[in-house]
Amino acid sequence: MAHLTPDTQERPYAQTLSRLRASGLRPTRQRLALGRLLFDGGDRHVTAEALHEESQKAGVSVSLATVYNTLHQFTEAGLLREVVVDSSRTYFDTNVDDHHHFFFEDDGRLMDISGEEIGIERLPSAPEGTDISRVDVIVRLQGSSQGSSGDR
Amino acid sequence: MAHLTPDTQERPYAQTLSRLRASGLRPTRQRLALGRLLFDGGDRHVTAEALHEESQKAGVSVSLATVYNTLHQFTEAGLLREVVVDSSRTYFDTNVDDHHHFFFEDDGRLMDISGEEIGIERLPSAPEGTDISRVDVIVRLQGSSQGSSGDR
DNA sequence: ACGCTCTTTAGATACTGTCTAAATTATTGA
DNA sequence: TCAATAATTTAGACAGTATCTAAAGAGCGT
Repeated sequence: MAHLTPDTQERPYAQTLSRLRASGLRPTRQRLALGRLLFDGGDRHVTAEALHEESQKAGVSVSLATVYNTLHQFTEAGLLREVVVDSSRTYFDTNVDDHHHFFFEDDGRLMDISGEEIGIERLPSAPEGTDISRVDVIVRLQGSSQGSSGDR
Repeated sequence: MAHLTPDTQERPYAQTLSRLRASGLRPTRQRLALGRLLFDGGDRHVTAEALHEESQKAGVSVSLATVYNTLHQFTEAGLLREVVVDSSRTYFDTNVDDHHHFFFEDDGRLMDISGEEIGIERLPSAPEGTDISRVDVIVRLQGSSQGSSGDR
């Protein structure tokens, strides 16, 4: 996880910058800011609303439409992955490696399950004329806080 | 026609009726009609909108709000299962046994994968203080029409 | 049939996400 | 550097799914 290069500290946008270039996306103020929030500092699961709020709080003015556009462009470019676990919200995952998810139904949080931690046996073959684009495993959890009473 | 049991032909609501009673839900005209559409004739995957349209076409007047209410009540009663595969629509599955799904991304169709057809190895244990409520496996498919080349 | 309670309903409301057209910004070539 | 071109951002309108409200209707035990 945390192997930040010195670059990340001195030129905070270097990482995002190169990713944008590689994807043919112009490095705009908005994309750089969102990219930094997303990619600096480990794996994250965000919703559009949450990222929008976060950017406001970070003092960067980005419209909600741009947050949606950017998330989709990043996904298209393979920088993000969409995770469908809740029919009312779309989550985007900065971890694009082969992996699965725990979903805390109580508070809507997601947690990665690495690809090695879980295995699928006897996967049926795709029906005639179709190809498997991805296999998602979602482990739904209940009772997120361990204790019954106190929170935190 | 098909191989409906005598019961189903002579007392078409018998099946739904007993399910409703068992769940403590009053057998109203609306619930009986929706139950019949859902449970007579094999496993189905429906959205609220689709079921609403279907009931209109069948000549039964049921409001959309009631369709939503009923689907949720049936789910609560264990008669249906919610399937989350698409962040914009909620699907309800009349098959409540342990099983998984193929999802045809092109046209939004679902197809069951029986519990035996697929297996999960090395399922990680639930994090402290949580319990696994369910494990969903979704096999996403592309290219639904059998032909290879011509689309549409 | 009476009365209590559950159920249904139309319409309002909420919310996530997309679209539009105009303004802004990045890039390219001279 | 500057203007021309093309990509990007934006506010606000719009669309779709789902929930809420409160008032009218229907089932059920007595």
